[in-house]
Amino acid sequence: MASSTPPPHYTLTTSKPYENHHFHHLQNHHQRNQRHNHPWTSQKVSLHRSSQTQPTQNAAKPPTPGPTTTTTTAPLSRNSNFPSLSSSKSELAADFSGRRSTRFVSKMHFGRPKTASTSRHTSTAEEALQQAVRCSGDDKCIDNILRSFESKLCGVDDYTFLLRELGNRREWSMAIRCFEFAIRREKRRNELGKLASSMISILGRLGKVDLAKKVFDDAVKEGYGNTVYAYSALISAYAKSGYCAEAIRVFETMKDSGLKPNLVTYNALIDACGKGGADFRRASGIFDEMLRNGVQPDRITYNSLLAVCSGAGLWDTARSLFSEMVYRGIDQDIYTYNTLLDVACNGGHIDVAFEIMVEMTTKNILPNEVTYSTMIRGCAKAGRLDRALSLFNEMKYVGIKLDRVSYNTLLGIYASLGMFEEALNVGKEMESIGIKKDVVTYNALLDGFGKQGMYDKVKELFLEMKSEHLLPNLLTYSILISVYSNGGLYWEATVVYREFKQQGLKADVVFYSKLIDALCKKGLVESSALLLDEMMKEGIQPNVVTYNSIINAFGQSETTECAADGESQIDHSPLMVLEDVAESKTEDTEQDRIVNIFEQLAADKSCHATIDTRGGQEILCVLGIFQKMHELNIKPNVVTFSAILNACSRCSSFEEASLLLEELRLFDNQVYGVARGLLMGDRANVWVQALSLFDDVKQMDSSTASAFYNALTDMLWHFGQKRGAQLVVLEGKRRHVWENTWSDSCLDLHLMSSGAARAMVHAWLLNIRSVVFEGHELPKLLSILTGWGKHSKIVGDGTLKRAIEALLSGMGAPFRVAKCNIGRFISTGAVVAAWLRESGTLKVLVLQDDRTHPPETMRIDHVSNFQTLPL
DNA sequence: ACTTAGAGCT
Repeated sequence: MASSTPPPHYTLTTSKPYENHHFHHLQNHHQRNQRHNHPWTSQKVSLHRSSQTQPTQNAAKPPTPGPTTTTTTAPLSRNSNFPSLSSSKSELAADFSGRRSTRFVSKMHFGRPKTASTSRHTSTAEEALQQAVRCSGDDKCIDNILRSFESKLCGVDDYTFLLRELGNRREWSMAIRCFEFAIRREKRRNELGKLASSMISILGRLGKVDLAKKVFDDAVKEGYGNTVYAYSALISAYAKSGYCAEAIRVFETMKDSGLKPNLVTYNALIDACGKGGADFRRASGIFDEMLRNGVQPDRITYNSLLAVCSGAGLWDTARSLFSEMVYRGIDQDIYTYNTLLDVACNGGHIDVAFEIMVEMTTKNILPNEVTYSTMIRGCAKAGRLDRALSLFNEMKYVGIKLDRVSYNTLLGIYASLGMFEEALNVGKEMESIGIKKDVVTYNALLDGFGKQGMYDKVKELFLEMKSEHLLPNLLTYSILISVYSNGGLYWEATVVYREFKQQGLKADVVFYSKLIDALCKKGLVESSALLLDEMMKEGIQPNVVTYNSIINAFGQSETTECAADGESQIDHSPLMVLEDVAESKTEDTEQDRIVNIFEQLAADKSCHATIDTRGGQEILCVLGIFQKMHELNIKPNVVTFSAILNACSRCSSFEEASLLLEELRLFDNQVYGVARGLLMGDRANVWVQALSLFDDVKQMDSSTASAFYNALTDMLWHFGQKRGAQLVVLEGKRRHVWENTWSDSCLDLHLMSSGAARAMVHAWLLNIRSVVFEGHELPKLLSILTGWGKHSKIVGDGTLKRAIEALLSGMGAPFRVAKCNIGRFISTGAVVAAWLRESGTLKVLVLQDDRTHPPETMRIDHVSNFQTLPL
């Protein structure tokens, strides 16, 4: 059976110093190659419209802080030798700054077998511990126990043992009492220092970073806290709570006070970058610094760097790091592999992930429950439920016990798919083996039921979790509020929001983004703008996800918001509303503004004005959003590009679309070049760049990639570039962007946008036609699947089906809706073959570009200006 | 005495 705690693999680093020169040579070579493969990446223009003085490829990067990372002449500088790791390739990934819910959950020291050399406590300490855990909840009790054992407890080792074990049992307040008891009885500074750094570490693991800081400050004040151990522990404590900036500040303070950071300090700091969602360059800079200071990285250093890649979605960087590790002779361990798998899965490279899993097994690093739940999540994310489930079976088969996370992962998959019976059964199974449902379990259920609009079930579950004495967390409230907003149940949303505030919880960027997205999806752009403003007032920086949601809202407003107080607002363009809000007088600071927004929505719900008063002004609102993104230096990602392309598809005029495309140009010249080239019918010249762009997109996870193809095709189709649309779709098919969509008997369109699907239908029928004309027989039954619309990223219910229905009947294609499945069009092979043989059929199948929007017109309008701008 | 992996946003 695979052990969850394999024996440590000691690093060989120190005994295998590598050759710097060789190493550098390799990296430079590597870098040059990458540049060569991506000629366009060096043409990126500045993100700042005003400053065209910085046309370098780094202009789009946020400035890297600190003197250590900017000008590096040191021989080992990662900055000058590793830019290929972070900057040349995955521009499309940008910073998702993704965070994990586990970031506050500390991994305790449970089950870590203490080796004989490390267990220096006495059996008296164990006895004291037994008594202490028995009086859980009564803090004073620990004092009595300690007093009764005092004479027999043997020095600091016994006390640190007690602290650690109390920490493992989450008894932080008992641990603090124990700590205070111990320091009162200790005089030696060194021993006091041990107690303090242990205590800081324990509080850090429990997410009690403020308490950790207090212990640290007191220890410094009393003269025993100024040690590298205490500092490292504090840095780690901030890391575990996701406070990267704080961790770095502590690090600076440490250096100022004359202490020399050691390997552990640097490792903790790099870890802070990963957990705090920092740029890879930040971590990379720290790595440089440690090398410059003669501290050799070890396995944990690399594992932590890999974790940074995981957060930033840098699959290629992760691979390079892994090779670098091998090159330096640093052994990999289960952490290395699990983290690498995480990056692979996040990037949608599920097949590579399976290969890696085999590789680790051959190296005798056996997959554990973490490996499996990582892989399972990856499969589910890639839409491969079958593989996910077979991994669960495999897990049972090889004797790895499912733990809390594994169960929650499985339950979450079912819940997210609306398979509630299965989800609830998983819940029962986990409880049957003694794992109680926790907040994560309930969050998954609430989200799943909520997404299906089962509000009664949501209410019931929320009550149930409270009756189980589970404390709802930020995510719970975020889910509930978004679910209710999505359903238009603003009154319920208000109630939940009030409760959330009452609990003293503070919203974060994910909370706001989710809510903004919910409102955007309902076409409530103005309310979203209010929320955006509110979050910034709260000091929470919106990120690219936040902005993508707002861009997505462009042109999607189905209902116009009513003016709140009947008067002036009707005349306001959304842009003006944005400005108004920014300067708004805060008369009622007492009232929560989010509550205001909800109450307004709840009151307005009944009065849907059907006339869209925005007209062409909405474009100004969206342009304003882009302006803000530039100002805040928020890097767009591939989702942003898809959103812009989709917005173009919703434009009624070419001119509007040109304004949006101009924004695309300012963001990314490569994507712009391809989109514009294809739109102009300039396929011959732009196709090489298009292929290179598609290579980059393929790095993304499958749904992100297909969304991009969908968006690009839709835009081309919308503006009559149907052959270009078809070319893109076929390229997507060739690259398996939409899974297996195509056979002689069946065309599955359910993951495609309507433009992509239509272009695909033409291509498929042409293909079938050539089968017929080659003299082969068609399958008995032919079917075209459109699904129900719920999988599609941009198409609402039934839109795809209607589009295909219209297309087929327009062509006179003899397909009919299947009786048993309204998402399927069917026909018999014989009937279709007869139709394909008709003389007029070929003409309707071959796509022609629609010249209602001749490219000439466009060249006059805007495009000529684009070309004269300096790049 | 201090350090590393899996469950939340488009």
